[in-house]
Order: sequence, then structure tokens, then C-alpha cells
Amino acid sequence: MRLVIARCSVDYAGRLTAHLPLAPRLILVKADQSVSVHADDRAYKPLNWMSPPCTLKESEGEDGTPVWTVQNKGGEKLIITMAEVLHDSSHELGVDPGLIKDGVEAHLQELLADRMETLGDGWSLIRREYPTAIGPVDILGRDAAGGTVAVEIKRRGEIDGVEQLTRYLELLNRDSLLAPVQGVFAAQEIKPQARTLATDRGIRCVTLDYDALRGVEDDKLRLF
Amino acid sequence: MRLVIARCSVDYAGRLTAHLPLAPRLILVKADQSVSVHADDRAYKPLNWMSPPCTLKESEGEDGTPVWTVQNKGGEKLIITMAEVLHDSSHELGVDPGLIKDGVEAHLQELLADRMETLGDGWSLIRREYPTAIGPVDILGRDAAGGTVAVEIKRRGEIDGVEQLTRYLELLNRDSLLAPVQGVFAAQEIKPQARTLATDRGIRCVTLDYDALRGVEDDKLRLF
DNA sequence: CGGTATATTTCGTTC
DNA sequence: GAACGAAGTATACCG
Repeated sequence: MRLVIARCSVDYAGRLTAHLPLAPRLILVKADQSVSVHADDRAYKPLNWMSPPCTLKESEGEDGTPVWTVQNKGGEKLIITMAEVLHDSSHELGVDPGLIKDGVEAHLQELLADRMETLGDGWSLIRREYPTAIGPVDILGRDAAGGTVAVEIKRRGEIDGVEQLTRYLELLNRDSLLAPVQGVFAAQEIKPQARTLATDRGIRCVTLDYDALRGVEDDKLRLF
Repeated sequence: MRLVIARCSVDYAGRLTAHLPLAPRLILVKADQSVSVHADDRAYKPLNWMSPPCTLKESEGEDGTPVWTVQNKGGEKLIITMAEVLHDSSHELGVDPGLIKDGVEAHLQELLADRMETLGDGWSLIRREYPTAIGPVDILGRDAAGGTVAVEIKRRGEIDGVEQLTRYLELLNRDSLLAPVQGVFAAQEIKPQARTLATDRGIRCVTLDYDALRGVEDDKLRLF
């Protein structure tokens, strides 16, 4: 990883055209040759960047100052013109062991699959990631009366999720062995617009309490 | 801006729970107190971060090594435990003059609104951002026969855009003053799945040539 | 490699 | 301040 602090101007030409006027900034060059340009605010987003895979070419301008050209296969180009280099250091970091996550959709799906009765008395699991022609349904299950149920799980329930579930339901309901299939939209938080659309389409909305689901799971584990 | 290279482990508790095992990484502290932790790959996304506004508290662990606690108002917490500091430098950058952009969806909409005939002979504009109960339609226009046309514009045409236009068309077609409303899905690039879905729903797909539209616009400007 | 779904998405604009 | 839509979204996963 190379850290350069320089007064620089930056031009990007690719999916759009963008320009950064001359100012002091941090330029980060990583081991995969990716480059990002940071201002002194905003933790997450660089001002400009080039994602890997890409190549970095260092050359010199008319006055001998560095000009970097970063390019990718798609012809996108990032040009960094440095007027003054204030800092330049390189560091060996090695490959990162990576992030360990908890609490994402996958885990919600596991928890809910283990506790289908959360959705209704006598409900049971058929299978997780039930495959269809347009992708896997998060959970396919059965209600107390033996009817089929398709569950779409999101952390945040928005309109896209309802559309997705609608497409699955349309497809599943063409299968005479499964039809009629009831839809359930389950999320930790459901946006009003998504709830309205779902209700309008006869899809039930369920708000999931992650801690409660996990708590139940913990209780279960303690029994063994 | 403060640059620290350190062997560290990181724990995040907030919207999810995440952990990074001990390894050398770059820790970026910006003037707004935001913090990001970077590995030696991926230009854009940090491994972990805390967006502003937030506060950074520096303390010491049992063995005297630095422990940083970054916290925001929502109770999200990022804890960086450093085993060894390999580099630590600070730099004054000042406020960035900011990015100048060109070529986004808004511009495509302007250009297309000015050249409705690109979509069909005798086509004309009713208005841009035509308001409906579920949001504004990018362009509402009229074809040569006087029929109403709703145009949805995207840089990249994907399935979501077709769903969005479908919802608009459903709504607009309930308005007896407008119905029947024809749908046009216009984008610089249209994904095959989106094209299939659109065609299946009777929506016409149009690929936009940004340079050509802009060229036409430039010619127009030169006349005055 | 292309297509799809996810994201601690972030970011801007509007209501 | 919430909510909705766009982003050079980026990135992981799957065929």
C-alpha cells in the first residue's frame, strides 16, 4: 500500500466525465493497483477512484511533476496530475484475513427457517433457497392447513423486495403441485411504500425481531 | 487527515456485528472525525468504517497499546485495538473544492426532452418529471397520432427500471384523459433480462447514444 | 465472463 | 427528519 499526499488535480473519463481542481488530497495505491483519491472528509466514499483490475502508469508532465494514468479494461481512465508531493510512503500489509459478519440476511433466514412457527401456528419448512427458473426463493414452507407459503426475507423491506416476491409467486402459482402459494414478506423493518404494495397484492408483511429470534435460538441451544 | 498503519483487530457493533482479526491495516482518520480501516485491496470500500458525525476516543489497553473507540449518535461503535503501530502521520489538507460532473441521468433527460423526435417522427414533449401519486415520470410526451407516451430514462436499463415504468403505466392508464399510455424504456445500455421483461409487457426499448444526443445539442447551440 | 442480489450501501432531494 | 431514488454505485456469488 502506497500513501501519497499531494496537491493534485484529477480527471476521470469513463461512465461519466468528472474533474477535480487543484487541491491537497490523499492518494491511495493498493497492492491490486487500484487507486483512490480522498479528501479530508467522509469515511466511506473517495472523491475519485479506479476499481481493480486496472493498471497504473507513472509518467512526468512538462514541468517534471508526476502524472499518473490509471486505466481499466473498459477504457475508463483516471488521470492524476500532481503539482507538489507532500508525502510518499509505502507499506507491506499482506493479504487481509477478512471480515467476520453476523446479523445479515443469511442469518435471519437460518433463524426463521428453524422457527417457522414464528410466522404462524403449525407452519413448517419445506426448504430454504427453493430453486426456481428466476432464482431461489428464500424459504418455501407449509401453513397449518397444508397450503404452500413463499417467504422473502430482507433486512430492510423495500419495494424491490415486494416485486421480487411477486415474480416468484407468479411462477410458483403456475406449478399445480404447489398452487395456491401464499406470500409472506419478512424483514426487520418494512418501509411504508413496500407495505402498501405488498398488502395491495395480498402479500402478508411480517416484521422480524432479530434479537428475539436469536434469543429463542439461544434457548434452544441451551437445551442440549 | 491522520494516516496510521498498524497491526490491529477491529470490532464493529451497530447495524450488524462484525470482527476483523489481528493483521496490518491502514487506519484513516479524517478532519470530520470519521474513521475508515483499509486492507491492501479494493479501491472503493473500506473493511470497516464509521461515518460522520462521530467521535473518536483514544485510550490504552492493559499492555499500553492504543485502543480507539469511535462512536456515533445512533449508538454504533467501532473499536480498533492496535498491537503495533508501524506508521503514524498527520497532514493538513483543508476543505476540498469538490467534484464537477457531467453525463448523468438528469442530463440524458434534458437532452432527450429537447429531442423527442429521436424516439419517433412527430413525437413531442408534454413535460419532464410529470408528477403521479407514486412519483414523477421522467418524460411524458405525445406521439404523431396524439397518443400519450411515458418514457423512463436510465443510464443502465435493468429490471428495476422496467418494474418502475410498469407501475407508472398502470397508474397513468387509469386516467381517462391520458389513456391509453404507451411505454418507452430508454437507456444507454439495456440488459437482456430487462429487455425481455419490457418487450413481454409491450414496452418499447430504446438505446440512447449519449454522444449523438449531445452532438445534436451542440449543433443546435451553434445556430444561435 | 456476464447476470443477479446484497450492502453497516452512501448520497442527494423532496416532502 | 423520514422517505424515496440514483450511484462512475461496489462487491460477492453463481452460472
